[in-house]
Amino acid sequence: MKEIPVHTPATDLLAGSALQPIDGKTMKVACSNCNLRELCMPVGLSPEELTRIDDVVATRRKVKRGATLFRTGEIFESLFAIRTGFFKTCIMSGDGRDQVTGFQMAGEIIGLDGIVSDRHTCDAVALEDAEVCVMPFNRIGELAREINALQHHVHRIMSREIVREHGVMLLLGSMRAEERVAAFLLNLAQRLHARGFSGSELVLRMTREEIGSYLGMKLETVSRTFSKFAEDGVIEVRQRHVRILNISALQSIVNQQGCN
Amino acid sequence: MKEIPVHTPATDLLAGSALQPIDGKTMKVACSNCNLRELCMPVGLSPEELTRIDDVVATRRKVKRGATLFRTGEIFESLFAIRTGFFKTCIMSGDGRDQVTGFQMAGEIIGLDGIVSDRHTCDAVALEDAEVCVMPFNRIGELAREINALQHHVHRIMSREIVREHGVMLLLGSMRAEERVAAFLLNLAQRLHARGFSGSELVLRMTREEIGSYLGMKLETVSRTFSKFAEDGVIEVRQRHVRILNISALQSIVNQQGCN
DNA sequence: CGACACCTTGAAGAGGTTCAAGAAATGTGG
DNA sequence: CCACATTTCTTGAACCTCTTCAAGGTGTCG
Repeated sequence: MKEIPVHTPATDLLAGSALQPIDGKTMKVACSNCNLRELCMPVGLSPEELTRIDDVVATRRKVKRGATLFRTGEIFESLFAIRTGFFKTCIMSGDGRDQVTGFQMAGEIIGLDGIVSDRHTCDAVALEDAEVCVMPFNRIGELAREINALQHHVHRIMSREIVREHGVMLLLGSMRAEERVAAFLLNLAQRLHARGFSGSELVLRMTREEIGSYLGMKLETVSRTFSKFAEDGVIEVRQRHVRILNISALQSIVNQQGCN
Repeated sequence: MKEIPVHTPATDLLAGSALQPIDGKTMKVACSNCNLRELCMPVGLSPEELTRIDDVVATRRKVKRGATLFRTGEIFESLFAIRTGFFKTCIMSGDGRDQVTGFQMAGEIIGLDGIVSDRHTCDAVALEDAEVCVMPFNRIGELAREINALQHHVHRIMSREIVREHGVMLLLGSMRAEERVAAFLLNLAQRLHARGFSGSELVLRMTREEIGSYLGMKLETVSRTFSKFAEDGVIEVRQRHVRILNISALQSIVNQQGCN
C-alpha cells in the first residue's frame, strides 16, 4: 500500500471553523496531494486545475463516534468527503420509524440529499471516530462552472448514488433474507478491498440492528443468518469480526433467484 | 368527475424528428412557452436566459405504449423530460429478477442513472403513449456552466431523486403491505393533483404486478390490499380506476407505525 | 367473438417477526 | 483494575404476515 504524506490532521481547534489555516502551509487542507483523491475527486486534471480544486475543501472536521455530522432539518451548506472513519445515514419518518439509508466509508461523499431543499433530509452519524473534508456547495458550484471535469464529476457522483439506491431497492424489493445479507457482505468486502483492506476480513462498524434496518429485516434475523452462513462454512463470525471463507458461495446465494 | 385539462399535444408530424422545425416558429420545440416548464425547468430566469434554455431540448420523441425509451446498457446521451404519458423504470439483476424503481409522469426527468457510466442502467418503458423532450446531456452541461440557475436546477433534480429513493427505502425497509399501498396511492394522488388532475380520482397506468414489484410485494397481495381498503370504505376500486374516499384514513394507515 | 392479459379470491405453506431469556462484550465509576 | 450496569448478540418457540399455488372472473384487443 502506498504510503501517504500524512496531512497533519486539522487540530481539534480547527475543526468546524471556517477556512483558517493555522500556520499557512503544513496545515493547509489540500486535495492535490491527498491519497483519497482518486476516490472523491476527478482524475486527469491539469496541474493548475488540481491546485484550484484544493479550494473546494474549506476545512476539515472531526466527528466522534456516535456524534452526528449533520441532522435532518439543518441548513445544508456543504458536502462532506470522508477522510477517515465510517458513517451511517438514516431517515426518520414522522411516526418515529427509522431507516438506515446507507453506510459510508473513506473517499465517499455525503450530504447530497440536502441540495434539493437547502436542508438536510437525513442524519449522518459517525459509527467510529471520523474526519471529513468540508466542501461548501456553492464553492463547488463556482469551480464546476470553470472546470469541466469537476462539473462532470459532481454529476457522476450524484448519478452513482442514484444507481446505488436502485440496487438497494432491488435488494429490499425482491431478495429474501439470506440473499440480502450475502449481498451486503459482498458489497462491504468489495468496497473495503478497493481501499486497500482485505477483501475477506471485515470488521463491521455497525450493530446487527443497523444492518437489519438497512436490509429491511429484524436484528434477530440478521444474527440468525450470520449463524447459518457460519454453520455452512461460508463465513466465520466472532461478534463484529467477519471472515469470508467462501466468496463464491456468497455470490451464488445472491444470484439464486429466491422469490421473484 | 372533473374533466381533465388536456395539454395541447405536439402534432404527430414533429414527433421523433430531429431538430426540424416544420414551419420556423409555431412548431419550434420550446421550453419558454411550455406549460410544464415550472415542473422541469428552473423558475425566475431572465427572458434571455429563458430563450437560451430552449436550446436544451434538441427534439421530441414519441414512445408508444409498451415501447422503451431506453434500455439497460444503451449509451447514455440525453436526459428526457416527460411531456405526456407515463413511464416505469426498472432494473433487472443478472438472474432475471426484475424491480420497478419508479413511475414517472409529465414534468419529470428520466435518465439520471446513465450519467455515472455513460450507459443507461435501467429500462424506461412507456405505460401509455408518451412524448418526451430529448435533452442532450452535454448541452445541458454547457448551458449550466453559463446559467447559474440551470446548474443549480440540475443539482436539485438529482438530489430530489436521491431523496425520493430514500423514501422508497423507508417504505420497502420498514412498512407492512397495507402501509405501502396506502403510501403509494397517496403519492400518486399528490403528484397527479400537482398537475391539475383530481387528487382523489386515479387511473392506474400500471398493472398490479408492476405495483407489486415497486412496493416489494406480490401482485396478489396488492389486489387483496385494494380489496381490503375498498371493504373498509377507504377507496373504491374498479380495475384500474381508484377513487380515494377517505384520504385521512389512508394517511393514518401510513403513519400507524406497523412493524418497526 | 375468442384469445389473451389482467385481476380477484381462497386455502395452505413458508419465511420472517415477535417475545423471551441468557450469554458475551463493552463501558463506567469507584 | 475490578465489579457492575448497559448494550449487543445469540438462540428458541409461537405466531403472523405475506407468498405460493390454484381456479375462476373480468376486461380488452385484434
